[in-house]
Amino acid sequence: MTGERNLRLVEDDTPEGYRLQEQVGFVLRKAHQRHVAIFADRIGDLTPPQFAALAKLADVGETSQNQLGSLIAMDAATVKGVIDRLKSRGLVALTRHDVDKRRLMVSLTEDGRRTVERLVPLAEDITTETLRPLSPKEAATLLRLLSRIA
Amino acid sequence: MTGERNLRLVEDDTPEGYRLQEQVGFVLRKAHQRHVAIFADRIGDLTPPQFAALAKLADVGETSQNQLGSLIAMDAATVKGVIDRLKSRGLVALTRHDVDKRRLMVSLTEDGRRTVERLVPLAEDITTETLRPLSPKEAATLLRLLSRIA
DNA sequence: CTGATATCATTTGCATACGAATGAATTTCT
DNA sequence: AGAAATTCATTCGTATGCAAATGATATCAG
Repeated sequence: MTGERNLRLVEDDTPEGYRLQEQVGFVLRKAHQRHVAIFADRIGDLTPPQFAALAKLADVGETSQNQLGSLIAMDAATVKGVIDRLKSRGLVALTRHDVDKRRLMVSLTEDGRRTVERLVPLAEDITTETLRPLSPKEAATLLRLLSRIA
Repeated sequence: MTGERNLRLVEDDTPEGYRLQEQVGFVLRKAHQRHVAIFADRIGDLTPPQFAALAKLADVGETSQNQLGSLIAMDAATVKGVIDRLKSRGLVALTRHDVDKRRLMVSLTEDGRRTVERLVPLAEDITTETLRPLSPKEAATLLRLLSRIA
């Protein structure tokens, strides 16, 4: 008969009823931050988006800038900046498409290819380090669920 | 006796042996992007970091700028920009700490408090929408695992 | 008390990230 | 063919996000 009072006490425990720390968005942002920090620690002279562009180019070969962007989940404005910086470092080369003169074709230079090959093992270490708090089975679960909301 | 050849064929399926799309970092970035897009769709005039600052202030009351930053996982430089923009909108007020004159104390204005109260239900909708592809049990699992790597 | 340290905040520089507007080239429709 | 719609890329503006340097204030050690 006094259950009501106890319930009230529990509810009042958190005035707002909204716990920022438990929201997906907040945890997602923090997990991403930690990953980027680990990445910067292991691969100091390249950012995750820059590496993603190089790795994808190694995978698919020459593509247009926008196409590459859609492959690595970057809009046109963002991918342009990334490619510009890779070009100024001599890791990618840019040419106009022969037939469709709107398209800017992007490809790896020899230096770019060597760089990808050198960094892939480090990238694998970064993945391992990011997932270190989890067991292999948990890591697989996380990846699967994350993919579904991505 | 021909098993070797088949194995080779499977391995050659992916030349690089490194699948960007399956790396935590990449999926984390994409999931975060989707969440931010959903947020922008529902709460157009405030960003997730800005809302996080307001929600945390509603929770803990007045704090110093740096302290608030550590509560919502932002470094000093980042939190400054966020607070500046909230101040210019009249959602937070800034005062110098009486004793320790280095500290910049941040608190919600009345407008800020009303804004948080108005937005919390929308923020809950955003969480729901972000997790929509998952069952409740899966969502709980994701949140738990994500917290551990965050 | 004073010199060395530490803390809080600010500023600068660089790198994503995205919406919106624009220009150039291509494709589609009629 | 010619007009309308589409696509590719660029530019601008705004907002995180972090490292590094700086200035102001506080604290600590001797």
